Amino acid sequence: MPRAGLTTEALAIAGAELADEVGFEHVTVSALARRFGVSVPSLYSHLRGTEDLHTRIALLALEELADGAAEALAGRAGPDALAALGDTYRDYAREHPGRYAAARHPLDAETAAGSAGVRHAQLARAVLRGYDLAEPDQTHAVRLMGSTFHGFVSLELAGAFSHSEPDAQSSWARILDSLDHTLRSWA
Amino acid sequence: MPRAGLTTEALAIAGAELADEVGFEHVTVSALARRFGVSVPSLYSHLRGTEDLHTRIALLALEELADGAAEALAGRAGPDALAALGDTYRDYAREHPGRYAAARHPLDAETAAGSAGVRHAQLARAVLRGYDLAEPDQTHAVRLMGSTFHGFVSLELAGAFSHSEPDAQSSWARILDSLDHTLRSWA
DNA sequence: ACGATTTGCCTAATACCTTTAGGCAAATGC
DNA sequence: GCATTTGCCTAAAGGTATTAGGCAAATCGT
Repeated sequence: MPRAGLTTEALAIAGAELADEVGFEHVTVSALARRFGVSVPSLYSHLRGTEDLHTRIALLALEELADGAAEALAGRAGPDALAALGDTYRDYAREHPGRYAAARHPLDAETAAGSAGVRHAQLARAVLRGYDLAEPDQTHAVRLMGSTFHGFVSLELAGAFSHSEPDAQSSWARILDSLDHTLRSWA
Repeated sequence: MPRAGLTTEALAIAGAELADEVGFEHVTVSALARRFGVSVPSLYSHLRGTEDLHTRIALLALEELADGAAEALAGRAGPDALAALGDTYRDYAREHPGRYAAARHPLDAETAAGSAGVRHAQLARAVLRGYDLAEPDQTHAVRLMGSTFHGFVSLELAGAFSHSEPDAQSSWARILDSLDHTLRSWA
């Protein structure tokens, strides 16, 4: 028989696609093997197991998200940068719900330290350059931003804003605006 | 043999305890049967299956959370009420991480409509009575509050603030404060 | 080009979780 | 005290995860 050409990287990418189709929690070694038309144990040459697969998808999503954020922030400052960062997360979550869920997968300390999570923190601080905040307020502000973005996006993804007026977009715009005000008048 | 005295309610409660011990995603019909010292199929007289179990734990957690919030809000208004509501969520999540995760379990529209989720929305609006907001701003504000609370709590639970200074508590206080300012000067 | 080595994917086997079907015995009701 | 209901059981089938061990395809040295 011809070989399928599996690699760890290809499995992580296919896993990410699968996550967007069926949800991150339903990404299984079995489903991935089916997708490649190979037997389940074949994947174990490339992956240590389910947890390893999930972690690799998480790392992939974090990278994509950080790349997108970095591009969105280039040449922007202040409220523009704030909205660009928020929109990056929100749009990514809506286009790639499974990958967004993967990005929230808990990583052990060592893995997290080597992940693109670090760049996310740097990008958040880059946005705050437009707001002139000293420590420890800068850290508080990073956490506020992260909480607001992640909170809104995950509630929206869960459908919390679906069947009610006004639409989520208008709340999002209003929230970005109030976040900008908060950061400008942090004192 | 004597009977174990299983009931749907008892299973949901034990499931909630199990969730806090091992994580909501690891709550399984098998583990629950072990906990009661009965065979796995015995639970199927009381539960339709795993999804049903998860849903019942979610409903239980939503009730507890709404009860706690209602009690915390009694006799409070303005910033006090805001902080009381936020603290209710945060404290519950730290004391009962599995149940908090359960409360985030997606429910179908019908189940959600009959759940304590409805009371949560009412309680959020009750807090906003202290801030004099008309629609649609009130809805935007409910969503901002929900996003901020849920975002912070879930990031904290995931350990996002663990190994860095300053501690999560000081950021939380700062965030509640800025949320209060935002709501007071919503225009 | 060809044999030796590496490597990729396979089958077999074990273990656990889920769910359905059907049975016996304990509780309940007359 | 007997009949009915009901609670928990065993049996069985299907899916996922993981390990062990084998064969064949790709790769490499000569």
